[in-house]
Amino acid sequence: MSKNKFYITTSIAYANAEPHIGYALELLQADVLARYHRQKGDDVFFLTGMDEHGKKIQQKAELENKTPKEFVDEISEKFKSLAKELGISNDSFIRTSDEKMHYPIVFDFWKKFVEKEDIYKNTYEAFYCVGCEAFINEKDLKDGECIIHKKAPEQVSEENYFFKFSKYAERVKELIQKDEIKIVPEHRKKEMLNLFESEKVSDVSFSRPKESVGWGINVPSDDTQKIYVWADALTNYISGLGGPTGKLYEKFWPADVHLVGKDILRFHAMIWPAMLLSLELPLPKNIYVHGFITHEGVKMSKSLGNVVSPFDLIEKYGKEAVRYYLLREIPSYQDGDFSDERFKERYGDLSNKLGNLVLRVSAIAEKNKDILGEIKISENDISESIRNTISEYEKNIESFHLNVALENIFKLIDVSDKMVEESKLWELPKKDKEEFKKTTKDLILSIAYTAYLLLPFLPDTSERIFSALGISKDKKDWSEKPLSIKKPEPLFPRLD
RNA sequence: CGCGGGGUAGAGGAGUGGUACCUCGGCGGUCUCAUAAGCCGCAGGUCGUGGGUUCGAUCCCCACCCCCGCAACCA
Repeated sequence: MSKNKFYITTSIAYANAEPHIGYALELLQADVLARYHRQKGDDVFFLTGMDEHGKKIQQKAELENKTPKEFVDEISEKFKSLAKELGISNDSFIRTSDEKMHYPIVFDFWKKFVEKEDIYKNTYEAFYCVGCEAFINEKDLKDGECIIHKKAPEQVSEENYFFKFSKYAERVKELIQKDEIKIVPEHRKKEMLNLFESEKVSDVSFSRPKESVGWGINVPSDDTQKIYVWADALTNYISGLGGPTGKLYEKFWPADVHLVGKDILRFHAMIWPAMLLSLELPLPKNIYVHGFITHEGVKMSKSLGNVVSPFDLIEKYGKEAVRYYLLREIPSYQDGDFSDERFKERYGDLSNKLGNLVLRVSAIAEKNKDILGEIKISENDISESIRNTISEYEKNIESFHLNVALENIFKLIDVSDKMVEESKLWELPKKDKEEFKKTTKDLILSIAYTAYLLLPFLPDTSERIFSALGISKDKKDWSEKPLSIKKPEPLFPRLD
């Protein structure tokens, strides 16, 4: 069997603030998919990174008396440590301020756009509201005044380079329609197709005057202009592979999955494919779109002061529990909610179900190891319930229903618990030694599969279960070595 | 305005033209291997509103009400 390759990316986080629990979710979802494919034996490349240019960062840095570079260096360290604390298995971390990795590819792409005559200079007329410190749409004006600041905006005209999105829009739409770029879930695809119907096929601004945005990559051969976010940030997916001439690119491009938040789908579904068409490069296969997390039903925002820090959560509950909550409780592609109360309820799955099962079965097995003698397990012996769990689980992971895949695993844990109960496993050593051996073996096999399926989600826990059973995570080894079961410390101590 | 999704037990979610289901929570019972965990059972819903199609609708059709998303550089 030839090895498949699997290239997955997260969106790159905008470096204007500390890591957010929503970004933790995106990292985790991507991590599960990456680990799942590695376990299947695929050749995986998992990229994440930071978007570090732009006006907001420039302003933030000024506020803190730092250069933009100093500022983003600090922030990106925090994002890196978040990935580390969450146990994210990314293979690389690209930063758009990386002059060696990223800049040359952006320049390169820009020049190609110019060669294809897909870039042109134009004057951009817009309303600028001093109160908002931003351009505002004509639609958002009421009686010619900004709704928020009740002031007439200034009419500003600005020179920008534009990218001929309109030239490619029809083709991109078709690709989305035919699922050649597959947008998951379906309703997001409909939203995008609908966007093409409206007047949104106009060309997009790809640069800003230097005075307007000073922190960014220069437009080649015009140092009065800086490259604007899309031409800069989206390019990370290829610069992160070392550009279109590198070995990694050759092996991994096109991306199998771009994982993005619903807020930036349109850029990934519209502008990015159009850029690739212009560059004559292959297109990503799938775009998975996740939702946002509310905090007790309320949108998290700095002004409300209800932002949940992923670091605090990890410190309080541990990495594995945080992974479990976010992946289980937040539907992969809808919005979800975080609450402390709910977190504690969910934690019960880990301590009372998973941890308890492993402990009770291994305790009985260890105590009666002379009756059990030398036992081995084999994947050929799997029961109907294990078989069903596996097929449901795989189906759900591959359709980006990660929360449901976790649910599948916990159903299997229930089955095991009932098996202990119904067989009265603890009485069997005295009553029926053969039955005891057989039931224990079945149970251990079921637990081994639980750990196996859990591996992409809770890698450390999975590891601890295997070590309690005395086997490796590699299924091929299972029938080779006899088990050596040792009662572990509780996997997830009660919270209280 | 438009396009899309949705309104099902206290909460969160499945579901089907014909006994309405799962998880969490609540209540009661039970075992004792285990982290006072587990297992069993109970309570609780006129399946948004009003019409229609049908022998029969939560499920199909129509109208309406409400919520949410997209439309807009909020992870």
